[in-house]
Amino acid sequence: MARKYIDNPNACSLVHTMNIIGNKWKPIILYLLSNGSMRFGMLNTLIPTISKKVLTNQLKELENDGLLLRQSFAEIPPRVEYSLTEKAVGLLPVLRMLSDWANDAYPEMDFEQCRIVENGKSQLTTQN
Amino acid sequence: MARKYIDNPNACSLVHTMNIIGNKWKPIILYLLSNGSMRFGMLNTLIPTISKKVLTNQLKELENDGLLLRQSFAEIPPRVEYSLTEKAVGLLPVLRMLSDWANDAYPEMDFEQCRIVENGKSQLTTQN
DNA sequence: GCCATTGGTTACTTTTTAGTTACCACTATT
DNA sequence: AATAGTGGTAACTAAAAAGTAACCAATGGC
Repeated sequence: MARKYIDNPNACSLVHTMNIIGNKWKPIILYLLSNGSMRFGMLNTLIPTISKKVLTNQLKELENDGLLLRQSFAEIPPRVEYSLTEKAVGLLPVLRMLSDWANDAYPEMDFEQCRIVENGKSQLTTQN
Repeated sequence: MARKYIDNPNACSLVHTMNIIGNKWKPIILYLLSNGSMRFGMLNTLIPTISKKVLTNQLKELENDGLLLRQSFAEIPPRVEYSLTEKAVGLLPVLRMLSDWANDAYPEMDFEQCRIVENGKSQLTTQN
């Protein structure tokens, strides 16, 4: 009788973390906010290949998971600022390690610039 | 004239790491192999909700990215053992941090058992 | 001679995720 | 009076990922 679940606590919390941040855009959103709050439009400029719809969506999910604070100002034109919560700040050293690991494990690669392309992968622009 | 790429080295290596391990199954596969090599069937037993097709696929991608070593033995029935490469071993502390973060950030949750369900999210079995 | 076993593959369908385009509200500027 | 600027939303389409079921090859055991 096969089990239908994973019964390892470390594996489960790992799975949980990946459910929250383990996709194409979220780590980079968190990383970009690590130096302070930022407006929606600025995020969209710094991640030029994301669509507004998807950016909105990712920001909403991060907010729901308690990683982002959204502040909307009653101005015209509207201004909305996103910033990291304490939870998210606790994740920054881990994001740093993830990025360090890539530099370490793939020393032949040049990570100066990259393009996040359609199929969910990224392209280093120096590889063109 | 908007840029069409991300020109931050830390962001790019982060994106690269997430391209390699940032999905539903890969971190858990790596975690399960952290104590030594394991056969295909055992992985499939320990991750009961993954399909053979997807498991095969994930293992292939991890092998291509240099994280797994695949050893096939000429026996009948066939035996194939998967183990971590040095690259992947370097990732283990990071995986540990990712799992620690979840325990820390969501102390109210019980990560004893979980089920990875259809829509890409996980369910804690104690929440049923 | 038939069945079980392992580690897949193939073809097909379903689900999920992402992209596109058009639109809105409100004000300031030209 | 038209236009630009911001932070979205809605409806629709396309693409990617995942699931399902059937099949295979070779040997050992019954």
